[in-house]
Amino acid sequence: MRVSELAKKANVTSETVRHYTREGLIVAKRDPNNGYQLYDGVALQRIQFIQQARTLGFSLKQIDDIFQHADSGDSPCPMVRELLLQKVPETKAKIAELQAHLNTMEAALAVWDQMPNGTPDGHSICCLIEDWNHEEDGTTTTDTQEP
Amino acid sequence: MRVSELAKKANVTSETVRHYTREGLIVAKRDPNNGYQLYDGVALQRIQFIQQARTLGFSLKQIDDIFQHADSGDSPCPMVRELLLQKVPETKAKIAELQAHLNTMEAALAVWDQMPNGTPDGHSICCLIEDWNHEEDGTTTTDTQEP
DNA sequence: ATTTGACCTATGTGTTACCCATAGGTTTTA
DNA sequence: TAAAACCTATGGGTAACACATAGGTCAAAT
Repeated sequence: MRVSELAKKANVTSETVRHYTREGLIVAKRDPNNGYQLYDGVALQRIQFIQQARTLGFSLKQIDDIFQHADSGDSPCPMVRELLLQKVPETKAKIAELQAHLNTMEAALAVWDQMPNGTPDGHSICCLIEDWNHEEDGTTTTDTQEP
Repeated sequence: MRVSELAKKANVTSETVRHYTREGLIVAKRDPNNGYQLYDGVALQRIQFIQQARTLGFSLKQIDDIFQHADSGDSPCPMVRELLLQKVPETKAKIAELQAHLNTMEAALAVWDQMPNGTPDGHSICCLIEDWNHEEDGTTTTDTQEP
């Protein structure tokens, strides 16, 4: 099959197919008549694998490494396992970070909602972001800027 | 102060300072003698604001918009509030996504741990990623590839 | 006085995983 | 047979910097 057919089956864009081909993640034969790229079922499987792995946060580079491993006859499983073991704490850290930001934002919005008229005065809430994390003295800052 | 002094005070790299300057997020005067960039306390405040906002997931573009607003005399607060209101559900979605991936990965690793010898056979676990989300028939795939 | 080291400048490239535009050849359909 | 739909390769854009290059400037040490 050609680019767009493969793309449709894999539910990605033709550009993505071409990109993966350029990067060597999938391989194509060439139609000797017109130079078109020709793919087989293996390419489709690979794309699906790539999509799965991508949603888990693997980079194309890592996925490529997995393929290299597999193509050279070694079982890629231990490698995948290692990558997963790496990725789990990374993911946990990201979640914790996002959760912290979420808490900050919701707290900020909650404070905002408690304001008398919803349009806070120039100081108490307006500088939401900057006032949030660093305890400073109560003096007004220099003069400019007050987002 | 010059680039590196500002960078040190704001705890960012000089490159970051230059980047923000190039993008117009902070402004500098020029030393007429040598053309060096000269910053004041406002620049420092802005960088700190930028860092805060960045950790909340705001893009430099959005931050720039906030500054534009502030510089043109309008209170940026309503804008910040709107941005926060946008960002909260986005962040929640991201957390949910990451959590799902985490669950997938931990489930995969758990299955792996239950394997007799830790080195699974070619099929049951090896294709961890690809087998995970799509229920397929049990037939072996074409022939190549088995990550 | 000069050299060294630390600092500054502008410019350009690399990163990630694609998307989009261009210009032109091919195949399918009306 | 001509338009519509597809293909090709190439080059540029995205976000937020990091890094390298080549060269000018400044403070202190020799």
